[in-house]
Amino acid sequence: MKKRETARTLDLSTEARIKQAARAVFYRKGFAATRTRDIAEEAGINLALLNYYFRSKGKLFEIIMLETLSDFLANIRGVINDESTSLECKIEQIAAGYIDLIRREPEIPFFLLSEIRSNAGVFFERIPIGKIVKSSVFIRQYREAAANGKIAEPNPLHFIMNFIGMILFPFIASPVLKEIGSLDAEAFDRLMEERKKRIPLWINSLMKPT
Amino acid sequence: MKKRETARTLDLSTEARIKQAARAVFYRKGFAATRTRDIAEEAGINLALLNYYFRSKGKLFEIIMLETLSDFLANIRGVINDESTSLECKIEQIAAGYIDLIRREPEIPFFLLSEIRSNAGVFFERIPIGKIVKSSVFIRQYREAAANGKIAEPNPLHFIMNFIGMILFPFIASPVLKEIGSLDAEAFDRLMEERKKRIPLWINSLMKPT
DNA sequence: AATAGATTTAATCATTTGTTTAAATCTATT
DNA sequence: AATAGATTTAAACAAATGATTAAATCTATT
Repeated sequence: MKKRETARTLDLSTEARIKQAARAVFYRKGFAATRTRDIAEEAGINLALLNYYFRSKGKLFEIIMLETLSDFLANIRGVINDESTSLECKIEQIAAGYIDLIRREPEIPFFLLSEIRSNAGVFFERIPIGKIVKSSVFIRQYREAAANGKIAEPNPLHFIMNFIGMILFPFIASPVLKEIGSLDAEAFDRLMEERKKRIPLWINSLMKPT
Repeated sequence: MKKRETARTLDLSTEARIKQAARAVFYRKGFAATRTRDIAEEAGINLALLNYYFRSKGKLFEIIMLETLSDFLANIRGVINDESTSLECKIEQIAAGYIDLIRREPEIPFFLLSEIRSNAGVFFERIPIGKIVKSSVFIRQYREAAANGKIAEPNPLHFIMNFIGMILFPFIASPVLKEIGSLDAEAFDRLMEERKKRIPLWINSLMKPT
């Protein structure tokens, strides 16, 4: 039952191919709609190998989900607690960092939201996203700026909805937006690249007191 | 096989209960993750009745989807082609109209995006959303305003991403936002109510040329 | 009340799908 | 080359799930 600890195993060829295929299919179809046979086919492996290497569909999914979340959170954790950067700077870093990350894997935002939605309880027990955000330097700086009259909107939640929404919504709604704009994947990607620079500008003008 | 055309049938009690239950479950879990037995249980009916009234899970889903889309589009079609209202007025109407609609059924945006994503081809053949938007009075007015220097951003797609994103994203990401803000359903709803007024203001300041 | 047709139920069917098993094949070590 | 253990395969199992069937029950009409 145990995997052998040899060169053949260490190069992870089969195991890695299964994970890669699982990631692609889970991202595209979500947990409920993907069949283990989909993953096996995408990976070009015998169906039984999935269970040989990962025990079950659920275990494999959990691994993919944790890795995905880890990448996703790693990106933000460093930025939002940096005492040495200003609010404006953080906004630029977050917009650019997230858009770059997601451009490489455009299905991640929808995937994460979809699975969080069907399993919110378990999720927030493991990843205390509320604590992380509320106790961040970023939020402290936001409140200070609002108190000093530099920002009109006192509720950081409205700000988060607008800011993160501007970043994520285009990816979440990409099929509709591509249809509306008659965009192919490349043209869409160019638009997202543009937004890296423009979102901070828009956010800036939107937050300023009139 | 045919349903009887009598008082008992016309009050639609059983058929309507199945549809209502199907709507609730499909909205919550999506097509792939809902089992016909879920719907039967939610409706308090025998499983066979679902097929008696609607032939199949797929047919029932299609009905729910068409009704949902119809409500969703009805809301916007009238507004965006009204020659008698200004761009600013349309923005206010769309924000208020959509937020009110979605507050009553907060799962609709995610549901629609989720199912469009897994079936984009079929979807856009039936509902030419691209045509509807591109040929709308709204887009014409937007282009005019951009040409006259009243609006800084010339690409209406960026505008749509920002505007519709501000409206829909909070609902799409509501589990995360509730967690971050420690909000119960009622507090979340109050925030959405606030946004009806504020989104037009934000959009206004964001679009203005500097 | 009797009848015909609509509605409902319990049981079953057939397929899909996650998982397991037992045998075959491959690989490193002796 | 022989062996032991890791990897892979084909086949099958068991549970879940969409759908159907045949009988029972209800309802309107006569």
